[in-house]
Amino acid sequence: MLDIRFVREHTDKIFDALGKRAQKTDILDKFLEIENKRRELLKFVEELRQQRNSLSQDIGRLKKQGGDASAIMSEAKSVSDQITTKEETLRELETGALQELLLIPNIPHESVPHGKDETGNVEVRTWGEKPQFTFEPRNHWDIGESLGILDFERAGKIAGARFAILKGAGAKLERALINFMLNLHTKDHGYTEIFPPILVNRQSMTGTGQLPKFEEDLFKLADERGFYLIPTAEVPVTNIHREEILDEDALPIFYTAYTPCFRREAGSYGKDTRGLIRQHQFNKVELVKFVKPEDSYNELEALTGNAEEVLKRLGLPYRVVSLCTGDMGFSSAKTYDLEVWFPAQGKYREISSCSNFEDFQARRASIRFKRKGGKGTEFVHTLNGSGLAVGRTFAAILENFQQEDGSVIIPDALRHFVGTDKIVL
RNA sequence: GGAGAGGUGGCCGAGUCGGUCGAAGGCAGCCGCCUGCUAAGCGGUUGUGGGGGUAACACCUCACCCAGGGUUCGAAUCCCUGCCUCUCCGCCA
Repeated sequence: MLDIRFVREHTDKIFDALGKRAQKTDILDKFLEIENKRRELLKFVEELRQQRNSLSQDIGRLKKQGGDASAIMSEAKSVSDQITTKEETLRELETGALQELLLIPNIPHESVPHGKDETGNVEVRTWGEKPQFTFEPRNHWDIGESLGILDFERAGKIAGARFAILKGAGAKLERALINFMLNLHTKDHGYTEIFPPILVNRQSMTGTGQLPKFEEDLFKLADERGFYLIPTAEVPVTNIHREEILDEDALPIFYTAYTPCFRREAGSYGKDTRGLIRQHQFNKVELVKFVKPEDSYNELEALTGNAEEVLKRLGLPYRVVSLCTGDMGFSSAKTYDLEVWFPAQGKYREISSCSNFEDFQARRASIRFKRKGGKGTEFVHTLNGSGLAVGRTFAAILENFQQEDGSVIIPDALRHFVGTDKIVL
């Protein structure tokens, strides 16, 4: 969420940002209309309240002196009735204005390339050598199924499409990846490990920006408490400090968390229907930072580097892409995607998305800090990135390190965790 | 699942039969003074958000004592609902 005052006073900038994001600008007009009415009425209601307060005080004073207050009391009653009526309208305007405000996306940082869709994204750098094969490289699902470590068919029986069973060395490889990533981030990159709730409430989803706009992407439990399954650890981990005022000394805060993630994938019918790329349930190790505003862009570079380090240590070729204004997520001010090489598809696919939200999430979630000696509070800047999506890393390993005999070489960094250097038929 | 207790400002903690309560007191913090230094001491000060206002302060005002409703001229104080915490019993991993 943007600052309500900022939106009001810098309409041109919001208008501009919406344009860059290739979005309609009518929400802005709608917001302004409601917001102006809201302020007008608010002023009026506050004046009435002031009147009521002073009358009530008079009544109190008079009664203490044993006087007759009935005349003032009836006057106060009529003021009070007026307030009740107006307050109802005011409440409607308030929720209306907030609703619109929550639908306005973040303003892209000036360094973000302009573009209307993914074709406008800019490759920042590449790393690693794409493997050369003397044979036709196979898809990871073929490799996995023939090795007996992936079973999509039975997963379909148990749950449905877009689920997988990992078995034997496959399950072990998945677990190895999680351990490897968490160890790297906690030991070498200074993150504190978190294991958060995987069901969260509506407020948390709103805090990080999944709601109200992206309800259809989420799994919601039928339970009357209205729990949602998290689509990413970003949600519970960022919300750890929701409605808190942090000490300046406490910043920066770095958290890493492994969690399963759950996504409806509504509207992606026909996309990546096979394999591990797009599942309803997948594992991810997430990186989350809470930092001071002046540090957030440096921290974004560092965080992206932390995610890249995973790929480097695994020896997986990748590239870093700066998402353009039209392709960036709703809450983000700047995003780098890490894309890993998939030989069978002959292209790079997203494996991590690292974003600086500036104060967009912090304002929604009310995560603030106080500077030493300074007056008032400021919103922190929040960042997060996958470090990495485990399922996609799994798939990339199968594809990049496949051998002609159908076996798969395990990267050095994982051998200690998997207990073998090769998965064989 | 059954029975009780409770949720007040950064923390601790008081709030009488509802009436200048945004809230006593203490701690912590900040600013002075004092002290050879430190400690102690003395005086003052310190919540958050919204609206108005200002070049910027100042200032004015409204709201907030877990959340949401209700009663009332007026609620931290009374009533209802929800959430959370704690204790005891039962049950289960």
